[in-house]
Amino acid sequence: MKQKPTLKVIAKELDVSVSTVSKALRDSKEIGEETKKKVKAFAKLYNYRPNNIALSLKNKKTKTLGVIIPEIVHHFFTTVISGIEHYANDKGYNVIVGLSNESFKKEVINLEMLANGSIDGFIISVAKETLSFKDFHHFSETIDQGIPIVMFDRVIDDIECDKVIVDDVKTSEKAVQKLIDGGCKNIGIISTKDYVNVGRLRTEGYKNTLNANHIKIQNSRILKIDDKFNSDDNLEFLEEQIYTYFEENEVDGLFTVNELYAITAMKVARQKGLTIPDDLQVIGFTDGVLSRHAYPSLTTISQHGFEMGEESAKLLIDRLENPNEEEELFKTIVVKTDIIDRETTKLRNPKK
Amino acid sequence: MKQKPTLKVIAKELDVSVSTVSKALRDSKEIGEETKKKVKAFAKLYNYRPNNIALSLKNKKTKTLGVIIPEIVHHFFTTVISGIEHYANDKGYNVIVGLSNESFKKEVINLEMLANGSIDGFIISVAKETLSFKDFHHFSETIDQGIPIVMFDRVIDDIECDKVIVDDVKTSEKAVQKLIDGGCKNIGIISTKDYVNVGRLRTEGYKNTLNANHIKIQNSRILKIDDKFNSDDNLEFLEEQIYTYFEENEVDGLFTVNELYAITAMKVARQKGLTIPDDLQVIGFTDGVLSRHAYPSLTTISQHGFEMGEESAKLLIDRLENPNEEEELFKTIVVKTDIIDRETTKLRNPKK
DNA sequence: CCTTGCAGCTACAACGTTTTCGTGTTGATA
DNA sequence: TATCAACACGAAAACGTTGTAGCTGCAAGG
Repeated sequence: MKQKPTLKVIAKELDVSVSTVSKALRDSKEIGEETKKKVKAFAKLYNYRPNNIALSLKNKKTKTLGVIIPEIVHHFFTTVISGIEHYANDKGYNVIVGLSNESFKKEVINLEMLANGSIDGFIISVAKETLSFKDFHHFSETIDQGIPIVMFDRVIDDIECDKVIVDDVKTSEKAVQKLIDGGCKNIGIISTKDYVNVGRLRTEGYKNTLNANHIKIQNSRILKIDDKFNSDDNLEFLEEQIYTYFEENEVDGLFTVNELYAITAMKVARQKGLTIPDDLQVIGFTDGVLSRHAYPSLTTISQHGFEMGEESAKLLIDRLENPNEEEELFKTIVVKTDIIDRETTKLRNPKK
Repeated sequence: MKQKPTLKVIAKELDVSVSTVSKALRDSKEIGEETKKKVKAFAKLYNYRPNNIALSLKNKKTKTLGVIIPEIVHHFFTTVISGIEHYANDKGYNVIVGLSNESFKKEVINLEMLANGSIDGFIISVAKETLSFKDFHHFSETIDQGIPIVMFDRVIDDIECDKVIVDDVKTSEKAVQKLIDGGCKNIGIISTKDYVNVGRLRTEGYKNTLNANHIKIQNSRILKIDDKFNSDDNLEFLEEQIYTYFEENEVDGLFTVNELYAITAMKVARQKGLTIPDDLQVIGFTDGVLSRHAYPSLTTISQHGFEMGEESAKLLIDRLENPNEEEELFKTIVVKTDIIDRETTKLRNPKK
């Protein structure tokens, strides 16, 4: 086991000073050709790599991004991470991942754990619990310390920072309109409680479209699932709620704010003897593995998570590398969405 | 925007030395009660947190684990990451994620990018390309530099390091036996090319069980998918191969080495008019979202990814914190597997 | 009165870099 | 011969922290 060589040991070995070695390796013109060649050869031989930590300390930047998400076992978030990784790696940045598990406390801990100089900036999707508590001090404090934050998907309006979102309202309008155009008369929505902004906005789009089509809104057709900050073993709970929903509502079109709700609803519908898409058409949000491989395969809205990740990373790195340029001018990037036509809807959209 | 306070500014402000501040905060008995109280109050007020980077440099350890996996958009890997995160966070470690995308080159780059002092050790699942090239120099060099590696799932026998695996052979034997017990006469397997060790081992188990039951092995019933180092848009390719497979083989029982193969096979089987599980029983490997929400829901083998992650992190952190104790005595932990009975098999196992 | 001990604090080195500012040697120029 | 620039290199500081060793003043013991 040979230890990593440092400038110091190279210097001693070659009987020159540390500064000379450093400069030689960086090809400074202060150093003679001879010496440069000698040093470089030696460095190569011993596989010298500058110590990142020392560089971080000196430069006061770590070239590392902190990503804090509610959950990693979730297709949307992993595609976003892929996007972040892709862009960040390209720019020479590393990505360090923190999981909040939808918990406020874990989010705070993760933030603090990383805000000690370990990372240059954050990319965050806010935990449900945090959204429900409405306690955002950890974000403002972090920003106050000069550490920039980019929020994506689950963002907080009151926090001033860069954001990457989809146009939830418009997208949901498109989806519901599609159901209407496909012949649905009684359209329902399965959403989340209102403190989750994306749920609220998507519900808003649903209502807008009904209004625009002069269809009366029936509140019983709006199911707001409270998934208690964890999406693990509450599958039965979810099924129950949806079962009751179907008991009380006769719908022929259904829009859900994520794919799990859609898949589960299809399962329940099947139990009740409905066929899809003949008796019931379904559109989900977020294009994940479930949608693609469901039977019948689910028509969904693609959020383009990969792009969202890339945009988030770009926003953050731009801000890191061009500080106080356009200071305090925070951007919100709206990533476009697409409806992916599959088997749970009748109408095919020829126009992309 | 207030900058992070350092020991130095606290010292200056309080008109004591830096060492005094440091010691006061660490409750050293060298410092008088008065001074301690004063310093602590001040530190609290200004929300002082020791700079992690400086500590890392001094202690020569970063309290950060590097995880390099082939892909993150994959349920198994994300559950493993969850497990790693869980254990690591508990022990005060951070997790930095690198994606190889099944590419040898990216794996090497990621390793080098992190081996510069950024992390204390690695947890790795090897890229398919690396397995096929059989070029493992980057691993041995890393270990040689004193950076420990733990490999999980896709491991390399020739590299001496800690490993966390499932007993692929035994597990696959169990699964195939279950198909036999469930009345299947013609059992096939969809696996990967042999350079992927897990694929090879699972195929081995399949053969073992057929032999043990005096069933003749037919090579045409063994389909080895070559997914070309990426699992993205080769879905049609996969479907094609499976379609041909079904054309050439009449099977009533199918074991696949992952859930995607199983789901796809079910889809193709359905197209060919087979009903599941009446005409065809299926068991997959890796319990993911697909299996649970498929229709019919898929009987699978649970690899307990979360546990594998925890075990990997434990192995690594143990080694980091107790160096040269049991030096060179590498462990291989075999995590148990379970068959999760669902709707694609006929026989229900009452015994867990 | 001189040592010894101790409490309470400070100075300094070290971790590995980079960078600024020397400094000595050469050769050319006035 | 004195001056000066160019060249090749070294010393030292800095990033923020901790641990060791050293320093001061005071009280107790001989």
